[in-house]
Amino acid sequence: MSEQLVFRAIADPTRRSIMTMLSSGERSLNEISSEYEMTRPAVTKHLKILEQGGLIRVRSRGRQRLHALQPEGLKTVSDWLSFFDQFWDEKLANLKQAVETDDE
Amino acid sequence: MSEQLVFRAIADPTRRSIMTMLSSGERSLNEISSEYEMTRPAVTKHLKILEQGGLIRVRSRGRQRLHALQPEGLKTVSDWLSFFDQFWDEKLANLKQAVETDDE
DNA sequence: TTGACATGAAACTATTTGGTTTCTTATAAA
DNA sequence: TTTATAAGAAACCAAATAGTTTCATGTCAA
Repeated sequence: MSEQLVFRAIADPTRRSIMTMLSSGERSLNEISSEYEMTRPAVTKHLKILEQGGLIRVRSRGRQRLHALQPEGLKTVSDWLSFFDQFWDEKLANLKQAVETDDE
Repeated sequence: MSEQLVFRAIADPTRRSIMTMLSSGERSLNEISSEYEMTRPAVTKHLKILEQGGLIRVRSRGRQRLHALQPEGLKTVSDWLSFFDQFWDEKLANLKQAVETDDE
């Protein structure tokens, strides 16, 4: 799973919205697309990109396709982000405070 | 600073690379663009998008434009990510372990 | 003050992206 | 075994993206 596929997947607001929706449980394509203004095929494309990014997994149940959040896929983003923690003043301050609190 | 501008900014590998480069200190446009195959105007466009996303700040020094990382801009991403922590098995396991350790 | 240097700006291009419509296929239910 | 439902697939389109080339502007230095 290339890093780029994940960043690409989360770059679109509709896809981030779908991820939020799926956080409350798996849903069929129809259930998902009914929540958006766009057509079903458009949502299908978003789901494909989310799947390619490893952020959802898909299974078939009868004629339905059920989509579930796969939050482990976000580890790539989390790792990338954490590199910058050391340059982030607020985080540094928090860390400093935590260390000082630890010393008391 | 809209959330979308940040996610857009980090969606491109060149821009993420520039952020990494700037983590070791501010740099002029020439210093940055000399590290990439693409032309200087192309890099300028990437820098503009990073600036719009609040991920870098730019200042002038003489005829130079110095670009510095502004990692606070990543807070948006960090916040968005942290929502999904609760659904992330590994994190959940860590939390569980931490709670259990706390109980001892 | 002339020339070199660092950057900005504009116009253009190819590709990708996000969307549509139309048609087909697979499965469930009457 | 029809009929309705759920989804896939393909062809198409407009706009955004990532890049280019060319030219203009501002600033430093000889």
